[in-house]
Amino acid sequence: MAAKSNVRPTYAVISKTAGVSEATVSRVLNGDENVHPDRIKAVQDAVAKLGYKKHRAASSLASGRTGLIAVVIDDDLSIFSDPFWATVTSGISRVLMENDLQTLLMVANLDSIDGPVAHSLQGGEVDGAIFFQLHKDALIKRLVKQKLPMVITGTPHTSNDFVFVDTDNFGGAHEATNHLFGRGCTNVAIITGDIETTAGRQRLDGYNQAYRKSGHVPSKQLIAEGDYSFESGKAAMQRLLEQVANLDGVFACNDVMALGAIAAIEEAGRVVPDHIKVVGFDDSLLAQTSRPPLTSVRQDIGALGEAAANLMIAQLRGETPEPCILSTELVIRESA
Amino acid sequence: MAAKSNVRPTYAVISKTAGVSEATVSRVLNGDENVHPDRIKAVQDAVAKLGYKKHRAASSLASGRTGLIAVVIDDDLSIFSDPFWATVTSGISRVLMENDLQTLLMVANLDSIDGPVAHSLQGGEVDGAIFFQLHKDALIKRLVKQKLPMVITGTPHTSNDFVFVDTDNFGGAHEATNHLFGRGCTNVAIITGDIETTAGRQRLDGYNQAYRKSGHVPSKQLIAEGDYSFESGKAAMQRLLEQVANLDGVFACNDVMALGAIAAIEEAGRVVPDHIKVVGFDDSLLAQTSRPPLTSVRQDIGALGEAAANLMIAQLRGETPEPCILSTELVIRESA
DNA sequence: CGATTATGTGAAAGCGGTTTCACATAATCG
DNA sequence: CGATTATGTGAAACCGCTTTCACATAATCG
Repeated sequence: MAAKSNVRPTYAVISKTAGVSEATVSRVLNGDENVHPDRIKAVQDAVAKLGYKKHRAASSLASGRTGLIAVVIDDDLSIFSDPFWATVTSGISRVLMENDLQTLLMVANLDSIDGPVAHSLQGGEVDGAIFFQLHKDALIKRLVKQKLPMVITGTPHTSNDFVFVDTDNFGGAHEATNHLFGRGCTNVAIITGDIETTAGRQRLDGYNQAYRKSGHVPSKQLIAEGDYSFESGKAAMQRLLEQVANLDGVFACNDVMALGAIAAIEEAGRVVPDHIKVVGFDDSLLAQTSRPPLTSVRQDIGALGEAAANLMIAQLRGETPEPCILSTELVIRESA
Repeated sequence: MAAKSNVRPTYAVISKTAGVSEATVSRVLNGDENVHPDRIKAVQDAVAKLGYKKHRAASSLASGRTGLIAVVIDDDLSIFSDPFWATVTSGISRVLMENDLQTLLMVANLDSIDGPVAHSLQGGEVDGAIFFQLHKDALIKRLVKQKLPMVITGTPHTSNDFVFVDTDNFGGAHEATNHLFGRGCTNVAIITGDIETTAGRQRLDGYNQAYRKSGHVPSKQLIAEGDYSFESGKAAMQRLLEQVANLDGVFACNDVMALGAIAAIEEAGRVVPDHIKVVGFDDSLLAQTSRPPLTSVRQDIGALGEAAANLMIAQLRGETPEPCILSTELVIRESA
């Protein structure tokens, strides 16, 4: 009795229970239009009754679709120290799951075009891939040729027609800079991020344009280069303090550098925001817990992930979606 | 000519090229011992020459093994705001990939035992699952019955014989507290984490034992409860400042609360570390960027992930590995 | 109203591996 | 040296689902 209790049912069982052929079961389960309503009902009832769940491997083998989307993260870009990517990934994963897709995580060094990741991606093990601000284009270009659906989070710097999602870096930087002027600052410096990255450049552009709009022209002296690290922010600020006489505002291209800047300012015996106002970018946990709490540009990171997933799903449906730019919001705290 | 250039080769092709049967190809590719060296060589050559890569779905269907390990994260425990999990996941992913396994990420609310995650896990879509400090045991217990290989990161509080990896919370807290005494403190308080969690309790135990070892007995007044948030750390510290006369040391059970405590101390017009010394736990980015830089207990988070993956792989090989406790290291900075 | 076109369905052939089973040959034994 | 056990191999069934193809029936047309 009840011999095969914990054996998962197959089409054979469903079709028998519903009184239809296996082909029809497949049609119903894949949303084929041309099935009589009665049979659809019969199949659905049988599925519900037996608690049927499609066998993914079998389905993949037969259909060629795996139901897997890779999220590819370059080991090198220590994106890991940043809660950012976790949140993005979370957003991606949620949306994919809602669409009955699974998230395959690939953390690897992408330098070599022939690593295991490259093989998986090319070998048809996934239906699509979402990349995290990848600078090494070689692999991506190969995959484009193979017509693997892809989404890139972060604007790719080669102006190819990749599908991508990104924060409005320009707009965010513009608003941050503007805010400093609005607070009465007259000499506003910027501590840039890595200028090699698109995001870094866009933020600088936003700063420049906001500066010009204010009627002034930013002198070269006001632009200090950083690399997103605490140390670089601190060093950049020290340079600025030396070289710029009456500096009263700084826009740092991320929160970590902003904290570095604040450290430098206080070590120089000056006070934030009384003497120098500081704005960061990211609105990370750091911004909330620092003293003084940091005014910072917030990006909706979860939304970024969701947008990436949605662009992927659109491509899977055969559409060719437009890139997606998400707007930012300035969160005003005590530092500016 | 060269019609089938970009079609992936199958066993049919390999076996023809190597001059053996498909069965033998399978044997070689799965490391079966009983194959003549000559044929092994022949197959390997053919594989290399044709750039063969196993078709995962086909392999899964036939063998019943998917090559997929789920990493399950409860949406609720906003572990996401914490870079912690990203690093753990990264470690897991790396080790799994080295062992030809893939990482399936599942971020979901695990409240309902019948969500999509539960179905995937039970439906044989993965070969094993790694959970992140899950408090809801219902699902896990079901999966244990189904003999799905599992690893839990973080000590599960039901003392079942789960396979788990964890940081030495007790030891870390012990060392932190000890350090404060060594620095000359005599009234050392603790700001606890969520006492409901095993980690929270273990850290409290470590504190208590270190206290007793020092020859004193910790009064109830010295124990302030927090919940790992900045606000709770600040509030707890304010309470301590009011109630404990000559407080000179605080061990906060994570860095975020430590920063909250420092904020409270400074608002009260006192100085860290001169008046009160503070030690945190996690050695997160926050510890490095705060002022004063925070002395904190470091856990090797990447190693935690790697350990979890290795325990999973051991189970897949049929072994029943022992739980794994990773030791901590006290990183001494300026706050204590 | 017979001829076409739509519509709905099932049989059967895959998809690309794994594994059982039977069998041939080589090694070991009494 | 014949009988037994080990070792190595290929044929073929099978894993569970998808999809083509042929066919029957119903709807539409001239």
